[in-house]
Amino acid sequence: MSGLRQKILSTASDLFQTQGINSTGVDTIVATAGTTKMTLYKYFSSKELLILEVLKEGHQDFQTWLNDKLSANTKHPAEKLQKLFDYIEEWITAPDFNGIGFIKASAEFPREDNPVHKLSTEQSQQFREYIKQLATEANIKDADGLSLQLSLLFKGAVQAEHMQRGSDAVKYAKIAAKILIDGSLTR
Amino acid sequence: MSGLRQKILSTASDLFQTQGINSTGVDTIVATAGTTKMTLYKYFSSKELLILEVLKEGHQDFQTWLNDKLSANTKHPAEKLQKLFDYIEEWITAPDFNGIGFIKASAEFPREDNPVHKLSTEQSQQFREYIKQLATEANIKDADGLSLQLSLLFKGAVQAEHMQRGSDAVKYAKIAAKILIDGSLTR
DNA sequence: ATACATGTATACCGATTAGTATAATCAAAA
DNA sequence: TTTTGATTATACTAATCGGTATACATGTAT
Repeated sequence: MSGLRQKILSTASDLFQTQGINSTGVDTIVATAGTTKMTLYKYFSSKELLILEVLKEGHQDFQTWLNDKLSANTKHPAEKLQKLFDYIEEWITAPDFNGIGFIKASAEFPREDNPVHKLSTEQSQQFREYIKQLATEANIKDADGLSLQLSLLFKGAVQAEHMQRGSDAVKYAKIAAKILIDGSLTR
Repeated sequence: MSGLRQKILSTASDLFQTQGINSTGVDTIVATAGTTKMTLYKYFSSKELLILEVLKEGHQDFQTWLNDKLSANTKHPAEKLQKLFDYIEEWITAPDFNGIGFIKASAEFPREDNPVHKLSTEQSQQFREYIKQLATEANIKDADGLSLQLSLLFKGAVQAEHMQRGSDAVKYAKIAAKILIDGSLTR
């Protein structure tokens, strides 16, 4: 059974978010997860690899959840774009919101040649690409520009929410997004 | 002469930006600055205090530069708001752009009771307040909402630029800002 | 019962961390 | 010339870091 592997992953994810990645020691992770270092290093050969796995899982969870929500509740491409920030808000304001990994990770590992930094930028670009595809399917002319702008609003909102939980940031990001989308539709 | 104090400050600022705050040891700072630990601890009683001083100086430099630019080149309040992101772009795309301290610092020190985190959020709110004042003087109705939205774009752009230098992020943030501002003016 | 895999417990390693103690060096002011 | 203050050089501490080694306990399958 690999229930411990998952337990270590989620524990590390929590601690990374609340205490910071560099400030969270391996000893703290195993103590909180209720296991030992030997077991951790059986599943993850190094702390860096554990970080990468945490990032991957978190990003996949978010992307999957978002895509499922959009697929289930909208029909037309334009609808998806319009509802995008509704679900982003739902995700961010959820009580168990655990941050967006790649935003913080890129700050803690600024060097461009660092594997964690590289994965972070990769995930960031992937998310923007996802928005761009929605915009393209909605027949928006400057899908490239709009997707960049929406991803900026997203990053800013996550950052703001991280600085002060329960702020109105996401709410106003949603309003701004609607304005930008509507402007791009009629143009 | 306190030239060394300044040298330590600017060196630390550079290293914090390029290597990360937690990943930059005191020994590295003094070695790069060409001095010794004894001297550093004469001017800054702890590493945390040095971090706080670096943040304060960086924020003041940015705010002063921005305000001077706006005061020198615009007359009417509405003009200031319109040109805000022009100068933000100029600052961010400058070759010696050193990041915006409070964005990275809040990520590296996530705990709300941490002094560095507290100063970061304080500076973030102060910057937003500055924008809000510009909006208010420009007779914008929802100055509160617009200032929040513009600060989100700012944060997102800085984040994006940090992830990949030379991206078009700031350019498109500027365009989005103009749309949001114009929308608020005519409403 | 025996073999095997999984996990625990604990002690250890070398490296690095922030911060301090002490003594030597140097230049300018008296 | 002597005093004084600032800076350097070097060695040290106590704690923490990521990672490893070794021995032991456990349950399951053959």
